[in-house]
Amino acid sequence: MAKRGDYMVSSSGSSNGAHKRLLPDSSSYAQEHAKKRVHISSRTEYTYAPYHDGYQWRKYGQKMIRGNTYPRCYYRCTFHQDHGCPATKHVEQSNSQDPPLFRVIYTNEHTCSSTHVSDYMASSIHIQQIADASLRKAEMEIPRLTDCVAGHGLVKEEKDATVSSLLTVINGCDVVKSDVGHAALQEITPFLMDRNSYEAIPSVSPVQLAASDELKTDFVEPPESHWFEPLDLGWFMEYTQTG
DNA sequence: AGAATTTGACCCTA
DNA sequence: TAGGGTCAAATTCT
Repeated sequence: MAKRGDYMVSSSGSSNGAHKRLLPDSSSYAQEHAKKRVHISSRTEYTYAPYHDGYQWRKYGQKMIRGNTYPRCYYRCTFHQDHGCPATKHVEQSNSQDPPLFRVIYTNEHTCSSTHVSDYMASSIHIQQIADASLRKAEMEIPRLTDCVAGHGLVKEEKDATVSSLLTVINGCDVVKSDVGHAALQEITPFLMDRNSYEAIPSVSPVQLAASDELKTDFVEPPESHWFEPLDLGWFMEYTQTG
């Protein structure tokens, strides 16, 4: 990585002249880019909690991608500078459901001795609770929808299809479904009731979903699209507090 | 004040 | 040449 001292000042093309851009020496810059093209590994995951994957990330860019409804956010490992950790990830919202599902593309493995905690049980329980909350919320919304369109035929099949779609997602989650898991869930629930304590939960792994087209098309797109901040789990906190 | 994020320009690849 | 990925100054947050 070129250091600040390696850069030359050049005009950015901006008309006000106040915005100068530092450009690297061209040869070192080309070498750096050549290195970046060699990706060690890459994988895609779908998750409701794109930020809470046990690692610390720093956002370094955001961009609207052609054809996408939502922007793509670029993150790299917090220890990129300190330890030269090459891990990066791109996060983009893949639908406008509530909760929204995010597509996360991980590139390169962590080489830092980062903060990842493999507390699988805690992660799974947490994910299970999010999934359960999602389903219960959907089940509450559906009768309301039925009332709205009474006489206009929101038929049982549509309700079933919606629930089926949610179950497809939830069943795709690599979560704890045992009684043990639920018992442990009871124990951590008080923590989840407090937003500040929630932030202190050490590790939440991504929900492991098949990155298939079937999964994506199984969602029913609502008429309006809303973009959710990847960190926003407000809906979940509200739900756990009210019911 | 230092850390983190936002933003818009630049560079590279296809 | 368009689009995606990255950089770094400016801005916001803690």
